[in-house]
Amino acid sequence: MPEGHVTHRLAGELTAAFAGSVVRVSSPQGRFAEAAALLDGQVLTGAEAYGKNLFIGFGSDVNTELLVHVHLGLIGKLRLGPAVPVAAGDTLRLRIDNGEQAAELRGPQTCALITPAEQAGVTAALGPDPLRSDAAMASSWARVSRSDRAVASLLMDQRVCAGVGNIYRCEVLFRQRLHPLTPGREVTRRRWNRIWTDLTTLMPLGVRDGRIDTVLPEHGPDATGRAPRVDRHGGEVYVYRRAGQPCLVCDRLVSVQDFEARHLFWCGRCQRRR
DNA sequence: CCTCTATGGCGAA
DNA sequence: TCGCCCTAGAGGC
Repeated sequence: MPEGHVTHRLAGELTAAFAGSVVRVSSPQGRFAEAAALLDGQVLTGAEAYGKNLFIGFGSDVNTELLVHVHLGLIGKLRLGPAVPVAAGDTLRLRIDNGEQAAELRGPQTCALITPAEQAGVTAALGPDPLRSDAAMASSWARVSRSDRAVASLLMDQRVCAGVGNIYRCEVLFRQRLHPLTPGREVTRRRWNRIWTDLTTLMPLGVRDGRIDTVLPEHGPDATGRAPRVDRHGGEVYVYRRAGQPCLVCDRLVSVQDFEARHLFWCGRCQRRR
C-alpha cells in the first residue's frame, strides 16, 4: 500500500541487497512464471523508483538489459527478508532470491517484463517526482496554473507530480492551509511552490522512516500533552483518516468527503480557498 | 465465519 | 462515473 516513499525505499533496499549478484527469480503463484524463467540466473543490476513505479534491472550486457516494472497499486506489497522456503499455495507473484535474502511481491497492480525503451515511455508520462533530484517542478506548475480541476485532484494526478498519494495529498494541503477543492487556476505560484517544497521535505522523511509523519513538533504529543494519534499506516498525521476527530490545531472536527473515488480529509476552519 | 476497507489506476459505458 | 483488478488485515456476528 504505497505512495512514492515506499517505492523509493524499496529501490534502495533491493539495490543494497541484490545489485551485482546472480539471483534466482521465480513466480510461485504462476502469473509471472514465463518472465521469471527468463530472468532466473541473471545478474540483478539495480533498482530505481520513479513516482509509484519501481524498475528492477537484470542482465550483464546493456544491450540485452531487461527490467521488471512493478506498480504496487492499492494493495500490493513487496517485502525483503531472510530467504525461507515458499509455502504451498502462496500468492507470491514474484520472488527474487540470492540464497541469503529474498524479495517477495504479492498483489501488485503491475508486474511486467519491459525493455529500457518501454521504461522511458512509462516515465515520460509522469510528472516531476519530489523524491528525485532530476525533478523539474516547473512542469507541474504549468499544468496546475491552467487547470480548472481541484488542487486535490491535481496532486493525485501522476502526470502532475509523481509519487503523491492520498495521505501526502491530504496532509500537504493541511500543512499549507489550502482547501482541497481550490481550483488549480486559483493557486498562486508562490503557494504551489510551498506545496512542492513541503513535499520535498516530507517525502524523504517517509523514505527514511518507512512511514508518513506530517505533524509539526508544536502540534505533537510532546508539546500538547495529548496522546499520539498514530494511524494504521504507521504515522502521525493531521487529517488523514481522522474524520470526526478534533483538528490538532483548532479543534474543529475534521471533515471527510468522497471525491473522485477516494476519501478526502480536511479541516474546514484551517484550510481556506485562497 | 463473513464483510468491509485500503497509501491505486485502468478500461468500459 | 462506475466496475473491476490484485491481497491482507480489521472488525462484526
